[in-house]
Parts: sequence; structure tokens; C-alpha cells
Amino acid sequence: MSEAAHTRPPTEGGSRRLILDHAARLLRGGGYHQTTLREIAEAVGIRKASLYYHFGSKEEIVEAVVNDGVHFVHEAVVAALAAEEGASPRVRLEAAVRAHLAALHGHGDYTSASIKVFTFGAAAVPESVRAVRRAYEDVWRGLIAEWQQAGGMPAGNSPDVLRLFLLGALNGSTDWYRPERHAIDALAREFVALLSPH
Amino acid sequence: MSEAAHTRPPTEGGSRRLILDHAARLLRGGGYHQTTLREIAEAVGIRKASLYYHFGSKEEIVEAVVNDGVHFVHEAVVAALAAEEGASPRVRLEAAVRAHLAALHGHGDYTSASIKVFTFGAAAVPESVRAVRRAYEDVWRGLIAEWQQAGGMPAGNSPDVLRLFLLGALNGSTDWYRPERHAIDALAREFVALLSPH
DNA sequence: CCTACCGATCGGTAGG
DNA sequence: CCTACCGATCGGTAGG
Repeated sequence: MSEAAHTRPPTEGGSRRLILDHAARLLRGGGYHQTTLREIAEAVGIRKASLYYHFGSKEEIVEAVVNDGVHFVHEAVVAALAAEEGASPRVRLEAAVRAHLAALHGHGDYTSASIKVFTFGAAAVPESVRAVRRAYEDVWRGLIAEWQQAGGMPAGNSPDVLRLFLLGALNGSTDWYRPERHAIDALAREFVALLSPH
Repeated sequence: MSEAAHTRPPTEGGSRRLILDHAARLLRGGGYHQTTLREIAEAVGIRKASLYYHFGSKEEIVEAVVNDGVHFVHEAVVAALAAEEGASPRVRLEAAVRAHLAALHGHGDYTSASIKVFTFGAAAVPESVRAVRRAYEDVWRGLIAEWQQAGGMPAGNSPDVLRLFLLGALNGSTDWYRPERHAIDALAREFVALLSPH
């Protein structure tokens, strides 16, 4: 079949995903301002101007990476929770922590880039990004409500503050986690043990 | 071994500190790459080239801000601990957490800039910055050792991992802390309560 | 502390 | 997906 290469997206998913893959890797390492469209284009093997065939602007590329990153962690945690349905809040909490850390450090480019860019860009966070994040935070709101109801939380503590500290601690691991020095399973176990000692 | 300059600093402290004050404020908001020497110069009220009379490069300015920021938190925590000498490990831990959060969000420009820039710059962290940070981390190593010795830590948990999670959670508050919504005292109390429920 | 200027690089556009 | 090009801006330097 003949190709309409210069007018329509030729291999729809392919190029777009390839661009995002490289963008995610570069954003993870350098953040928003250090990562340039030229770098991304060179990594992909095309010219910089060609990126504008697939995306409208640099921000659009970054936004896609960030959203995919949050979405990926979200899905992983939801799947882990589904696998532990009916288990105790403590087991479920540990499963969620483990899934979050695994998603963060396993397939890491998108998720790490997401944290890096988001933490950094205090200014103008697009609504799409906030929506994706809020959806993920809701998962933790639910989990922490379970935890509280089961008596896991000290009286007088705010569930919101717990969630903020908790996600901060987990996401902060992008600054110090080294695969050769830390095991995800152990980190998750230790983390939950801090919140509820045996 | 600073004290560069071909001639001698004219009004020694004044200008230099003024530059760093504005640099800290701008770095806090924008991070390393978004903050430009022109912005800093304009805020101070001088020409960009004049910055080179006081500092050798952009990196030198950023480095000074980061080090001052970490140093400030360090001093605040050490002072708080000195005031609670002989108190229980729990009380001392809460005092340290409170002092850390207060330093972070109170006089915030230097400390927030420090976290922002450091979290961001995965690449080349100057030795001076690492030294200042390591010195501060040692304070927490000591505190956590106390905590562990008093039986506050679950068996099988690593003090290093606790410290990393703990500082990550506290420093992550720069992303969500709002003075009108959170009280430092309450945050510190809740934080310690999470680690050792009443 | 200034004026004047530098090469390098940025995101983005024109037009095919 | 390309070549060619744009104005804007970057950190830094010359020379006073």
C-alpha cells in the first residue's frame, strides 16, 4: 500500500512513542530546561524541526511524558491492590508501597522524569497533569482511609498530612535509590514497619 | 579559599550578600537553569557583568546559596538539639524535625533554593556542597542512632534507609507546604507520631 | 562597578 | 520528515 508520509502520521504509534521514550530518558537526567529539543531529535535520529510534525511544542512533549509517568505508577499500584483485595490494610499498604517504588525505579524513565519535572516546575502545571496526579492521589486517599479505619493511624493525625509525607518520602527515593544497594522489597517492608512496628 | 577578585571587595559584605539574597529567591522559584545572571543582576540593581566583580561564575553564586541554605538548617537543628540536651530521644527527634521544617519554611529562600537546586542537579555536585550536606546528614545519623538505641526503631530496619526516607519526607514538604494551611508545630508532632504512636 | 560585545544555543517557523 | 533560517537569550569576556 502506498504511504502518505508527509501529510499524515505514517506509523502512528511508532515515531511518537520513540520520541517520548528518548524525551523521558533525557528529562529524567536533566529536567525541563536542561533538556533541549535538539538533544531529543538527535537521540531519535531526526532533525529538530521534525519533532513539530508529531508535537506542537516542547511543552506538549514534556506533558505527555509526565502524564504517562504518573499513569504508569497509578496502574501498577491499582493492579497491586487488586491482587491483595480483602487482605489486611497493612498488607495492602505494603503492596502499594512496593508497587510504587517498583514502578518508580523499574521502568523508571517516564516515572522519574515525571517527578523531576513536576517537582521542579512550581509555576505553570497544565490542567491535564494535575488531573492525572489527582486521580493517583485519590488511590492513596482511599488506602489511608482504610489504614485509619483499621486503627493504624495515631489519633490527632491528619490523613492528608500523612499522604503528603508518605508520597514525599517515596518519591524522594529517586534522589538516593541505587539498584545495587537497595532492594525494593526490603525498602517497602522497612517503610511500612516504620509506620506500624511489629 | 575564596576571596578571589583582582583588587579588593569594596563594601565587602554588603554587595555580596545582597546578590546572594536575590539569587536565593530566584533559584528557589526557578531552579538552576531557569535562573539567569541577568535576572539576578536586575534584581540587585546592577549590570550583569558586574556580578563577575564579586563572583567568578554562575556556578559560584549557586554554590554559595546552596551551601548557605544547608548550613542554615544545620545550625538551626543543632541549636534545637542543644536546647533539648538530656531529653528523651522522642522529644529530641521532634525538636529536630520541628527545627528542620521551621528553617525550611521560615527564612526559606536559601534553604528552599538549596533543595531545589540540589535535587535537580544530579550531575556535577561540587565537593564543597557535598561536604556541607554530609556534615548535616551526620547530625541525623547521630539522632537516629539515639532513636535506635532507645528502641524506637523496628528490628530489621536500616538506620540509613530511615534517614533517607525521613529527610525525603521533610524536604518534600517544599512541594506542598502552605503557611496558611499548615502549622510547623503540628506537622512536626504528627510526623514523629507516625514513627512512634502514643 | 560600567559599556560594549562575543560565540553558542535556545524554541520555533517557513516552505517544501 | 527535510533544509534553511529567525529573533531572543544565554554565560562570559575585554577593557576601562
